[in-house]
Amino acid sequence: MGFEPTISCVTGMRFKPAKLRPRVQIIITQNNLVYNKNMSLMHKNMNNQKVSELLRAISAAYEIKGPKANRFRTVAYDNAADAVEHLGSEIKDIWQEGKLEEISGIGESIAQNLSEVFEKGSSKHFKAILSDLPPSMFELVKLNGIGPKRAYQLSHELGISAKNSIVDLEKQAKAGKIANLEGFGRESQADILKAIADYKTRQPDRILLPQAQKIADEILSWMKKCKKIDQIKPLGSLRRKASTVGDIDIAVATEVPGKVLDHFTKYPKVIRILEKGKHKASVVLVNNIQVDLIVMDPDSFGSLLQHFTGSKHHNIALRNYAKDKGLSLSEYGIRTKNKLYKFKTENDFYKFLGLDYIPPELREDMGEIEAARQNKLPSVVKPRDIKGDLHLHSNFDIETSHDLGVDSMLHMIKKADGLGYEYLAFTEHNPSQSGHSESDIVKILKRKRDKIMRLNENKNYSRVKKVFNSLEIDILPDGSLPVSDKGLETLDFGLVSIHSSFKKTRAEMTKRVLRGLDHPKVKIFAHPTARILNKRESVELDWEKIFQFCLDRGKWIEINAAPKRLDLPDYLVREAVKAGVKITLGTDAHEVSAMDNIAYGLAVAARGWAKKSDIINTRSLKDFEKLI
DNA sequence: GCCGTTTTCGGCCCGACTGTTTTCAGTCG
Repeated sequence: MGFEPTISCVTGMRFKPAKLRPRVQIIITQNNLVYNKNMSLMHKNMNNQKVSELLRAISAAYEIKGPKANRFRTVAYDNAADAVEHLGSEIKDIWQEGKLEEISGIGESIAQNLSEVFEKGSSKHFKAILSDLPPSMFELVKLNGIGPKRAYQLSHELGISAKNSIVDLEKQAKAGKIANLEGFGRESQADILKAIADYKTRQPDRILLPQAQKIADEILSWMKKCKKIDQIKPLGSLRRKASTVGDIDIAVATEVPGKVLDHFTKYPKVIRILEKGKHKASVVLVNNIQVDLIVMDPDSFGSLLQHFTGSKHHNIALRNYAKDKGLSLSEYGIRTKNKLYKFKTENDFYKFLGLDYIPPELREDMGEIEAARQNKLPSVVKPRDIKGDLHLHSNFDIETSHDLGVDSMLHMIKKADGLGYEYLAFTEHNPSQSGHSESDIVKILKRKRDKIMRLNENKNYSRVKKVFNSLEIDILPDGSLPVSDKGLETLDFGLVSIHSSFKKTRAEMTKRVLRGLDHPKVKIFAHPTARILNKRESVELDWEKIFQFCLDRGKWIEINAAPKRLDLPDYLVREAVKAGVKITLGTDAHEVSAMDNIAYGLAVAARGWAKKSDIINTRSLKDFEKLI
């Protein structure tokens, strides 16, 4: 994919001119079955996941129809599906803005057809491609080990029904019907039954980083019992510190791969071995998490780290880049015409290609290869660069309707001291409006201010020099704040955030947030998308407007480091930083131990290409005080 | 079907594992 991507706001996509043209509506019929609205691959109200599924279906259709002629078309549709899956905003919104073709991987043809789907509920061209394929096959490809061709063959030859396709397939397998099909056998039939069992118990969500880390740590301590291991390292999206992780990837350097793989598949939490060869094995654990392990000769461990860390798109881009130089990359090393160069470290691998070392967090094919070539990669911000935590909840009873923290201010200050911070800010939720008059609220806030003043007077910590009196203030549905000017006057500065009415339109939500940010005491927009990973979608906002407002008015945007939030998300951090908007890091800790989560916030900052200078709380106390 | 500071035409990453095969196709990451 590309160099020098010009990423436009909101979506993380390259800029290309857009031309769109809608057409007509079609209803799909197949095997005497009419797709109803829920089952259809196409209807007017498609979300990103549905569009992605549709594009994969078209890809599969091309693969079946003419593998040779359509091989690259298949890849193109797959790439488009990937692109849609990883979009930061709803594709329907992008369509409404006429910007479909700005998405890298979506060109004139796909954009035109998607427009037709959004407008009419179907596309003539897509419909034609899908028309002679059994609908059930698009369900069957969701099974592990079943791709387009087998799915087609199964659906076609067994007459799998469009409704309950997988249940139907299971019946046929149990009846022994699959073993008789050409190209299948008893083993395949048994594998399909296992794949169906896996499918039924499959964890629907990707897991959060700390959970993935814990699972990986447990496997690592099991693997370390095997004495034949030189080095072992978790890779994949866990190493890239993506906000969620699908499966766990582990690399091992060893001289005796067989012994290591045997030990791995004997891990007590393994419930099923998906595959096991000479170089790698895949297993499913009791919690239905898949773990892939690859072994490699220690001399080539560097190239394995590179290969298995990914991302897929980074590797493809890197291999294309190398290909132009007459080189071929793989997990074994770098091949020229007549020689294989091996690498013990990733650093040497990238160096051989004429590139700076690319930190794992940046390996997403977002321009990092070209930046590495020009020595223009941002350097990753380290924990020791952070001088204070700007989002903390103590147990000081502020009579809020939201949750209080569980630990005392003093306890949290001591923790901050241990982390080497110079300052911190207590940002309990605002006192509730119900049951409190305006003057009650001011009284409570003064009580808190006095408490913090006393803490600042009686300092007996070695590093922390100042405690700031702040507050996390709800942005009410109309954009007003539940604290009066008099109340806000007690603060050093305020955070604002959304905790209700998440479903407003983009325009309404943007207006609401801008109003909430308007007050001069308000400095930070906290957990700005309000998403909770796996639980709640992001709110819709016009980020260009938000960023511009922040720039004009000297407001900052938070990266909330709580693992369930990681909000602002990485792709929006990238946009914010490009726009020149300053970022703050806060853990939103409600207990002392959660203050360590700052590391997750730093990962988001790195993935968003934020430099030290982009992050407000890398400033010394003196500089920070000037800013507020 | 998509894409481009070597290209608007001519390319499109690379390899492991499995089952059903007698040398490979399909699937996956």
